[in-house]
Amino acid sequence: MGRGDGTGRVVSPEDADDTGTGILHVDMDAFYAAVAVLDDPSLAGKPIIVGALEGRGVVSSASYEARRYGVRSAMPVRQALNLCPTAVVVHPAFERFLEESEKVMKIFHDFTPIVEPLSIDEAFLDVRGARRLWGSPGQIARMVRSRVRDETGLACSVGVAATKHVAKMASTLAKPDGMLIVAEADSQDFLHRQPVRALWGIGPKAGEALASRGIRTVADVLDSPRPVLERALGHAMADRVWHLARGVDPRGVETERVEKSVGHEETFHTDISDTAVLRSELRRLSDRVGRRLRRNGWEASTISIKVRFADFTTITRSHTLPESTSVGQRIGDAALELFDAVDRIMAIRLVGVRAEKLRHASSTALGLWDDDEDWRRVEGALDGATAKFGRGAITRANLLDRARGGAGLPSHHNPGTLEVE
DNA sequence: TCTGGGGTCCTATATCCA
DNA sequence: TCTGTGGATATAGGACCC
Repeated sequence: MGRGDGTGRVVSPEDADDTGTGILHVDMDAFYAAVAVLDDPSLAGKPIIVGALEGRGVVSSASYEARRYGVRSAMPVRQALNLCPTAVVVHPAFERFLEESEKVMKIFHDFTPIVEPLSIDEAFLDVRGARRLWGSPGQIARMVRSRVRDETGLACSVGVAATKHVAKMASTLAKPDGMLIVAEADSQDFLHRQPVRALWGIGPKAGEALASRGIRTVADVLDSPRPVLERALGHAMADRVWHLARGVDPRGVETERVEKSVGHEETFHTDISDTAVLRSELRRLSDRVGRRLRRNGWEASTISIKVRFADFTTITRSHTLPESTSVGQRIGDAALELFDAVDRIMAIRLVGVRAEKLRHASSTALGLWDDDEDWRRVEGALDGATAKFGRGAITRANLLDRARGGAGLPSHHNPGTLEVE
């Protein structure tokens, strides 16, 4: 989500040259705040902060009215309210945001099947093959914008360019509610004027490392010998920046993405030292991770935990299991073992559990049926099938019998894995 | 007023093994 | 057998993105 205040936007004229382009980057404007206005039109024109007010919430999104006061995403809500005391604070409703996101993504798919969602509120579109059907990239960008506005009531900004990187930079400059086309022949000129911080992957640290060497704009990067970039940024980043600064970005628009990890973490309202509370929190997070894995038909072989202390120092610990799992109990066992080995010198403000090295489950490990959805999966999977329970075998009737109180179900204290071939 | 939660990628170091 | 080299893999931490 864009972080600027939307002043000084650059927008292409109606007849802008779009020669050589074909990649669109579409970015919704102040997305969460805009959805909040859809749901409550009386908020229109007001400074809005989307974020949790209680506890230690931060700003997920702010309307442009709020940004004028200096409110930015990732800022603590309390700090944001100090800057803008009249702002309306709206609690984030991610299900709602997802609904609107799906509508928008659907519109993109009407123009081209080559859509790469980058996050809930932005996507790349490759429209090079859509010319005959819909017109030039610039014309398509205009159509996308008006359809999004007409069908959802939301504003978006679009960058049109020959590469993903330039398209993304262009949409950032076009915000809010604008469109910027950078013809292929103008790409170099366009890039040279940008600050290095505008390059993908250059954040505060890398930006500072470059600035301390006098490298402030993309043009400065072009003048810098590669070893200088390497010393400032490390090998991989230097290589990327060197290419991006020259407009070299051969990445295609990827429609499929393979997830590499799933995790959950939670920051407490107040720091916690109580071991029992922390351990049960890790159990809870592990169960959620297991449920997500099962829902997607995955299992994971590496479990890692994150612990953030009161002073914000953060450590991670990880362990690779002999075989992969999606069972909350197993994940929790690993997480607690890691946690127990941590040297706890002060109270803890956050704990997290993550599952890595994902693969498709060879058999459906249904594990702990800790909610209705799991139960439906158990029953569905068992229809006509025989499942392994622990080391033995179990039939549907047998299982249902246990469920009715017969032999008793595995519980958190009596874990079992149910696998369906 | 301190600093969310979901991720990805990169780097450094240790360790094992051929 | 000793020593060195060079992957591959595991682990920890950190920057970055939205």
